[in-house]
Amino acid sequence: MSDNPYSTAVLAWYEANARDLPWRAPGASPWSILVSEIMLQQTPVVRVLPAWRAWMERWPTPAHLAEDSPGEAVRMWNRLGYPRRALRLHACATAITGEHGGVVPDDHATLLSLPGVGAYTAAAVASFAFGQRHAILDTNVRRVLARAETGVEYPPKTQTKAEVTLAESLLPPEPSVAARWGVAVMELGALVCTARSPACADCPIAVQCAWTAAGRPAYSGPPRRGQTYAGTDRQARGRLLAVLRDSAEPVAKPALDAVWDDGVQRERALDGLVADGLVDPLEDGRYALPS
DNA sequence: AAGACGTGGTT
DNA sequence: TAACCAAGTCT
Repeated sequence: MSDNPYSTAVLAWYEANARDLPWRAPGASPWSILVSEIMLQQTPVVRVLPAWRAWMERWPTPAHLAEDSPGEAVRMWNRLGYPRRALRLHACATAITGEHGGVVPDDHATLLSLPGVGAYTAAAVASFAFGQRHAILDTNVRRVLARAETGVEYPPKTQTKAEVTLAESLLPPEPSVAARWGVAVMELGALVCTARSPACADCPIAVQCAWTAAGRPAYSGPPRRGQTYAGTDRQARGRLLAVLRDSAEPVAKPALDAVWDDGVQRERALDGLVADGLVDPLEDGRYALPS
């Protein structure tokens, strides 16, 4: 097996154009990289940056976070979105501290067993933190491969086995090179081969791109989007949780009732938050972040 | 396996 | 402006 036809161009492009992100610094700990990966799930880099810095300053190791309550993690998460990630990150810290000697595991399967760590994140940590050879297949890479290899503007809505096979086939044989390749393709997707208006003029592999060769045909598949946000249970949950996050003390029910008019939906959302462990119903009738 | 799950910026 | 998009995971 030899390096794929894009690797040299993509790697060179990355050397010259990579963003200077703190979790990519030479001394970045595996824990700091894991934190960044969880935060970056469905969340833009610019919003993660300040949150990551504050988080790492407060909890520099898994043991530090494990000593605090999950509720503090949720509070610190603030408005990053998908607050279950804060709970899972806290659970990661607890597992790493209690079952792995306080050290972030370097084994893909073990990483995968951690809460909130799926196929992508396990591969990313194993690759970026430990220099291992794993296929990195996030939304950026899927888009780059869809265009460069398959010749279509967007990848399928849900990840296919064919995409995994393709990504694995492109992996350079040398682990350190493969790890570099993984971030490089991601970065290419994030900065050049973007979803909306790709900067094909700046693309290092435009001459080898199947989509460009085909004249960049517009996406012709089914609509790619889901529901709107306003009025959903998700919005209601967000409102409810914000009340608890912004209060130093447990809050009484009326304070929650005040932020969402529809009573049926409000109760459903609150029940959901409790079921998810994001909200703790106290015996005195008040509500609090989990302790 | 389709859908739930936050939030905010951009087009 | 409504829709789309952002380093996914879990059920």
